[in-house]
Amino acid sequence: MSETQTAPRTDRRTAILDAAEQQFAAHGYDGVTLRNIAREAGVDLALPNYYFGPKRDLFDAVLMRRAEILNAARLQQLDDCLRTAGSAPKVEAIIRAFLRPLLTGDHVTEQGWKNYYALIAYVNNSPEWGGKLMTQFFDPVIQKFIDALRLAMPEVEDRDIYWAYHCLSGALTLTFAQTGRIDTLSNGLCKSSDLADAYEHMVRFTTAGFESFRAQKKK
Amino acid sequence: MSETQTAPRTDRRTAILDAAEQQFAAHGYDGVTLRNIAREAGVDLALPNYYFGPKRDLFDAVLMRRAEILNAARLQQLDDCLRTAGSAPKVEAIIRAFLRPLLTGDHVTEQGWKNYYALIAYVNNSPEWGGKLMTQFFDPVIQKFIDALRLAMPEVEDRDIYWAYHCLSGALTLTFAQTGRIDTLSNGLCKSSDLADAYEHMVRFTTAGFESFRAQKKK
DNA sequence: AGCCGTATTCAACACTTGTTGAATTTACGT
DNA sequence: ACGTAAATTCAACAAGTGTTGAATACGGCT
Repeated sequence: MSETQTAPRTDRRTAILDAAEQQFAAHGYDGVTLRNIAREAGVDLALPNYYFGPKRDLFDAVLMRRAEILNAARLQQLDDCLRTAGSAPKVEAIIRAFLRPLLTGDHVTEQGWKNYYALIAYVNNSPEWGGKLMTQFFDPVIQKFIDALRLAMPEVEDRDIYWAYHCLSGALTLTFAQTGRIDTLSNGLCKSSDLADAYEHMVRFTTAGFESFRAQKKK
Repeated sequence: MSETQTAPRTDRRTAILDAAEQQFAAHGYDGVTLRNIAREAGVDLALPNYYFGPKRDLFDAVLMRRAEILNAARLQQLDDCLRTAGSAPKVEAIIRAFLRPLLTGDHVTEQGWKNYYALIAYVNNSPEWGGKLMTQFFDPVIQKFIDALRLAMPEVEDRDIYWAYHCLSGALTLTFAQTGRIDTLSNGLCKSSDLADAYEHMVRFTTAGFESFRAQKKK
């Protein structure tokens, strides 16, 4: 009763972005048609093309919109963490700075952000775009986190740090995907929609994972 | 010079499965056309439908083909692990039984298996099928691994075990995706195609992650 | 009011999609 | 060699695809 009319008539542009975000997240790039997006956004078929050009450019626009917000929030958290910790930051603090802007706070309850996260999961696991797009949008920030981790555990080899980050990134990506798989697997004990719960468990799990590389190399 | 003729004329059926596997893994379900698959398999457009019925059934057939092989290998490893360890299995041994059949051995060098893994990554992160398909194909086996983990760390709550498995599954999924992201991120130090290397790092990381839940609940 | 640039609609284009039924070829037991 | 069922090809269908140019409506300016 409020959905159809709440976006009165102004800013069809963001209505298109929202609809595209939701559709792309749910069905992937090729699983979505422009007619689909237009219908969901309540606009004419030709309008997406008018604003964003071809379909592929619309997809990029959706990705870019929130990427900058996330990057800024993450950098802010990392700066705070490094400033208070000086030259010896704790691994757990860095991981929290990495995950907190994504999984805690008011915005995670908004459906738009959940859609965006699912879209990120889709992109990150797609061999077609996973490499290029994620690198393009997020790697500069991630490199700073890697640097911080190196500072936190200087005795650990770079290779181990990168593989550990790989594990962290995978766990985060699956959390984003929101497939509801852990719900059925755990018989309802865990809810994939409960990002705060996921946050606490991921912090604990991945912190221990990183720390484990402090010991000597091979068994 | 050998590709076009090596599959002489017999078993067009598996040629179609192979081509579909590779194409679906590379571009997703909707990103692939039957004409694409037929051309890649070197068969007529109508043949996939003749053998497998509609497109969706072909997709399921591709998924099913290797799922049973993996499930059998995993159960075998888990049985060995539990038999030698008696009633007190070690977490690391269980995780190795979980990952070894996937990431080590001769078959991982075959392109067919790599394609299948990428396809699994695609399915597992797709909100559309992630829940249902993975549950259908792999959950019975995974439940047995969860049981073994419960046996290995009886003082840990079920919720923590499921979330930890979630992290393990995410790391594995990203490994399967083979996006080459860790390659560029690490400047070539790590290779996403080196599954043996990924195996060792994942075992260490996730074992520590599971063990971390042995301590008291909250900080 | 009248004008003009922007926003929006409409209709249609050329092309690709999955699927199918009829026609043709192949393989094989008799 | 013949006949039969399976395997394979061919051609075509109806439906849906992204994109676009012309036509219309809108909103703010003098």
